Amino acid sequence: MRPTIRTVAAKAGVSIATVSRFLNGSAHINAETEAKVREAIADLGYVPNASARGLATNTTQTIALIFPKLSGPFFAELIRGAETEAGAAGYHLLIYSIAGSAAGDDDQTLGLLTTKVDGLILASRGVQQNYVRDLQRQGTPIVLLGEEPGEIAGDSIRPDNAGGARQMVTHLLEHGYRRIGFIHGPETQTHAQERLRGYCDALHAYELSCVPELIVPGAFDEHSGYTAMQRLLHLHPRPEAVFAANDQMAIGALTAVYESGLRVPEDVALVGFDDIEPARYLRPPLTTVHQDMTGQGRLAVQMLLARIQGSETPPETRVLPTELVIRRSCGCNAPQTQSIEI
Amino acid sequence: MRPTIRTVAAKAGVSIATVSRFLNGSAHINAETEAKVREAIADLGYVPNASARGLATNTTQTIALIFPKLSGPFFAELIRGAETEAGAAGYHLLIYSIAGSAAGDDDQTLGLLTTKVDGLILASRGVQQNYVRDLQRQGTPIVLLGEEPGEIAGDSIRPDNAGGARQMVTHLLEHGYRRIGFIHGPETQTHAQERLRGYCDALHAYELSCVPELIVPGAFDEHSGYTAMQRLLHLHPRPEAVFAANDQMAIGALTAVYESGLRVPEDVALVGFDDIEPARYLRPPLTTVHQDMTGQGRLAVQMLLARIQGSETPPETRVLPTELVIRRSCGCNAPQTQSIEI
DNA sequence: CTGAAAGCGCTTACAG
DNA sequence: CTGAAAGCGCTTACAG
Repeated sequence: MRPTIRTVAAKAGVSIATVSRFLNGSAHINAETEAKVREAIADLGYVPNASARGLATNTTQTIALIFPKLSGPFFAELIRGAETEAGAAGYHLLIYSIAGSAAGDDDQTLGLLTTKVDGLILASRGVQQNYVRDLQRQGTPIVLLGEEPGEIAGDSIRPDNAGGARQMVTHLLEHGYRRIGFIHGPETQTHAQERLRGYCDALHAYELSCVPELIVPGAFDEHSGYTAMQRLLHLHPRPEAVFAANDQMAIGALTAVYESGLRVPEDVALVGFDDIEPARYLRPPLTTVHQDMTGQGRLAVQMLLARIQGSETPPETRVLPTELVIRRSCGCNAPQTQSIEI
Repeated sequence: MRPTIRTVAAKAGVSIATVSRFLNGSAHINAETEAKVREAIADLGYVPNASARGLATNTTQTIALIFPKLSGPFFAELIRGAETEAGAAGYHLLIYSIAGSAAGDDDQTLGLLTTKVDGLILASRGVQQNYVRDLQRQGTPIVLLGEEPGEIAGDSIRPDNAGGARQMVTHLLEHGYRRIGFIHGPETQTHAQERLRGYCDALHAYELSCVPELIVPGAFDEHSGYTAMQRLLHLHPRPEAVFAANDQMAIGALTAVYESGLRVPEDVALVGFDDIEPARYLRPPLTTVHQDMTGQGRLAVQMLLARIQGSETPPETRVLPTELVIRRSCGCNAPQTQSIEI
């Protein structure tokens, strides 16, 4: 049997209130009694029961990270960042992935989950809006990751999609490319929209216009990047450079270029967005826009904890800067070797 | 205020015991009363409090996955597998990463964590052995992932390292290579040891011996693979093929080959182990041994849940098969294009 | 089939 | 500085 606070109190010859105070440092304790309590705890290997504590304090010291089931491997970084930050604050991290479309079953376990946590980081839109509103009304803090707040009034975090895209396209323009294709993401996703906007903004700044012919749809996956690139390569004249709205599509696009017998970047430059792990291993290594997922995870936890600790400032949305990562697929002469961490 | 079981009972005009029975399906309820309860719950948007339930039942419906802080991105797959399987069984997943070496601080939050879960999957050796034994004595089920049970008598899961390595080296031998180098992992890691064993076994089966000159140490990271390969390339005669004990080292090794002006596989074949995501994007795409991390995560959860549900069969260690993934770095003429999911 | 009541292991006013 | 006691929201024998 696990020892309880009563076992400890008995062994130390004090009341359970004293043990509790020692545990929480919630009141001064006579040095002698403290020593006895400390010893009893150590002897028994006592660990307080989280459920009992949770029930008494209406607090769990854990937060949840909800993400879509089909999220790319770079959610790993998000998790890592969140876990690190939560751990540092003495919180635990519960993760939960939801199917997205057909809620239903999810909804129930998700409901149960929310009573296990003090707050949620929502990195998925798969959650029913009204459900989220319910939670908020009940006072559960929520921060949205990579999504517009929309109807939900709450803190949110997203990368600077438009800014990153603008920077990328400006870089291509500086290379001298003028006919630049864009492989778009799903129209419904804010990320995709914003990246398209950045693309157009950059062109406009050069007094170029954003022509529909050069903008082809994609679905943020490898295969759609492949077919999109095939379409672009059939244009006359061919684009000098192509900007894929994410790296996965850029990978597919790269294959399409090779299969057509052309070379990157000599015949077409090709760049992406996200800086997923494989990007640097491609041939040529992919020039792309880095998003700091770990940083997003950490920041989300920080913002959430502030709310949990009672912050009442108005909802805030933080836009995290992105970073241009120049490799070789844009035509730059970046270091040839695959990078080695020394 | 969140509704409690009392609110529901009052609204439905029944006792809290009846509501509880409805919630748990633990007894037959008159159809009429059931309808009233169901309605009250829906109206109020009632969700049972996990802490209270946990305290009453000494159960949490959540399990923990503990992994090393510095784990590669392929722990993402492990998490994914575990989450899927846990979710399907109505369990939640708590994740926790530990620094490994200097326990201390970790130990405390880890202790608290264990009272939040019904069982643990340990994918890290960073946890103090005696601590784990304590948990086991107290009846907390544990399954070890990727580690030998050692002193801890418990279920465990690991990939067939020796078998996978043997298969890989046999493949190289079938190519006709006879002088095959091995880049070893850290001596202390079972995985590394077993892969070395597989390498030697395969050679022995061809009546070749496992010569120390051809076995160079590495640390499972890119840089050590790089330097190890440099050493191997300076041997006379040069190895015809090199087997790196993991893909990360193979990536470093590949760079070393390029820098020396040689080609893979024409001048040296090069293969790895793990099949991490970048492997297929390398030039040439890396032949390697695939480990099913998702499968390991799922199986771990299955085994753990069986224990939680009271299974008392003797501790079992399951060895998961690996799979040879032939790409081009071994000299095979696998499909040239980067693979596309259609 | 249903209810009253005890109990799970904590925390925290309330007294002293 | 310390203790006795109430209460957090559930579950589950025990009666009926």
